Amino acid sequence: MTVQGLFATEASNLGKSARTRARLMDAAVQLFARDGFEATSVNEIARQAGVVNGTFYVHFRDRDEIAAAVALAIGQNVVRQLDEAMVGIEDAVERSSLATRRFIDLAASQPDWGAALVRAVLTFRDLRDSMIAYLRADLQRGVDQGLFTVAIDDLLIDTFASMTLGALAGRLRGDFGPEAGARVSELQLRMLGVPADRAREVCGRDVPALTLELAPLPKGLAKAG
Amino acid sequence: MTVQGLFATEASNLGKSARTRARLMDAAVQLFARDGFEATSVNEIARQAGVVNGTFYVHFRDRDEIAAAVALAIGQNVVRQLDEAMVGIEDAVERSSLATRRFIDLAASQPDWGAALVRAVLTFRDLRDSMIAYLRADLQRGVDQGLFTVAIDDLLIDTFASMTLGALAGRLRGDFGPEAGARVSELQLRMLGVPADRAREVCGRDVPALTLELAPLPKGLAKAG
DNA sequence: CCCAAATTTGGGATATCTGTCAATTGTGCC
DNA sequence: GGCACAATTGACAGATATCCCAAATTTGGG
Repeated sequence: MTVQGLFATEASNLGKSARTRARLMDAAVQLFARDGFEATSVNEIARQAGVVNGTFYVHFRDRDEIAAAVALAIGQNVVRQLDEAMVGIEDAVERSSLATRRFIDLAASQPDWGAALVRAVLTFRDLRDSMIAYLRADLQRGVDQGLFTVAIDDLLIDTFASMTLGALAGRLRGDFGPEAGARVSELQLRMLGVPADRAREVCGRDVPALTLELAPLPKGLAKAG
Repeated sequence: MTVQGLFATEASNLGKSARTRARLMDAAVQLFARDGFEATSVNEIARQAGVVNGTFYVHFRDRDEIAAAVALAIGQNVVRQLDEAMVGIEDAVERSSLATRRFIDLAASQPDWGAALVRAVLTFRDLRDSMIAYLRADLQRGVDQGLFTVAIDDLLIDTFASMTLGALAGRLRGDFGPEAGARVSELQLRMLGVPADRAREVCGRDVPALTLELAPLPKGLAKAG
């Protein structure tokens, strides 16, 4: 596996069309992350992917379509991995802390994906809404368990998400180090009404970091180009 | 005063060059707010300002220069008005609540300016840093007064700012109503360690709203076109 | 009121972008 | 190995962008 992106790696054992599509998506991720959606042209995506302009239009109708495809894929993969990593954890305080910390570490493990995700969440309402829905259950659980003493509504959830995204953005800018996830998670717990010493204790524990990978490949293949 | 923007209003009694420049800046604010910096062309700014393309380049070297000018002016004006509205308030809890609530209400009172401000803070590091510096003093004051029980560092301040900006963005999207400022301020105070009942009490009080206006004009002029 | 200086205009040279299509090349199935 | 079909190429038309500049217009001090 060379420096190719995650999509291309995943598609490396598929047909040519899928591989080209994956390279276009990897190129789009990089450029979206660096320049934003609006500033990225179809031409540039094609050039970065090493194909000619016309090829792009075989795979995507226009820039919006590839943007949606990329945003959806990133969002789904991050949520899926987070979900898998949290099965069996019942305590809402633990879940909240794990979700925030792993989300940040996961997205920061692939800066291009992380930056594209931040931009996508700010740009695409659908993506934001779907990721926010994921949060609601955990926060409500904390209220049901009597651990959070705050009303769970859209504003609370949105604010919680803003804190997480802000810390992720700071990490991607290089302003914060790996401790950012634990720190912001502690602040979130305090906000929710968890006693300060419990918040500190939970966030002081190490969590094993995840690294971003796509849905696992079929069997024992996954050879490199 | 017609529907002209704030810059043009301010410049209405100045020379022609200043007025044209102001109209370009108003146009840029509107377009940046609607489409973002990257997606806005110089052509479009000039058209929206009612001048011909070439005129733009008399006043600004390129799009980045007008973006910086607009971001700086918006930031300075918002900070100046906030500052003026808080003289004489000593209690850090009150100051924190007032700052958040007035910031949000102020920026929401002129949605174009608000949206441009949100985008600018996310785009221009200088602007973010200067607005964040403004926060630090108030948060540190709260620690000194024994009211906040959290360490004041870059991450805390950045997180506090993310919460405020997130709530502002939600208001501009129409997701939240005028109560958003008070709600998020209460969450911030809880995060900082203010007891929940005191946070609720402070944020339950009404604050007189400010409306955005630029530095006052010289004397009794300010005629409308 | 007049004129020099300041300002704006309109259009042009050049570059890039989008989206399409006929022609070419490559793939994989039989 | 060869063939039918899928995928890619490269070029192009039309739109729009940037940046520049000589000519025309407007401004404001004398």
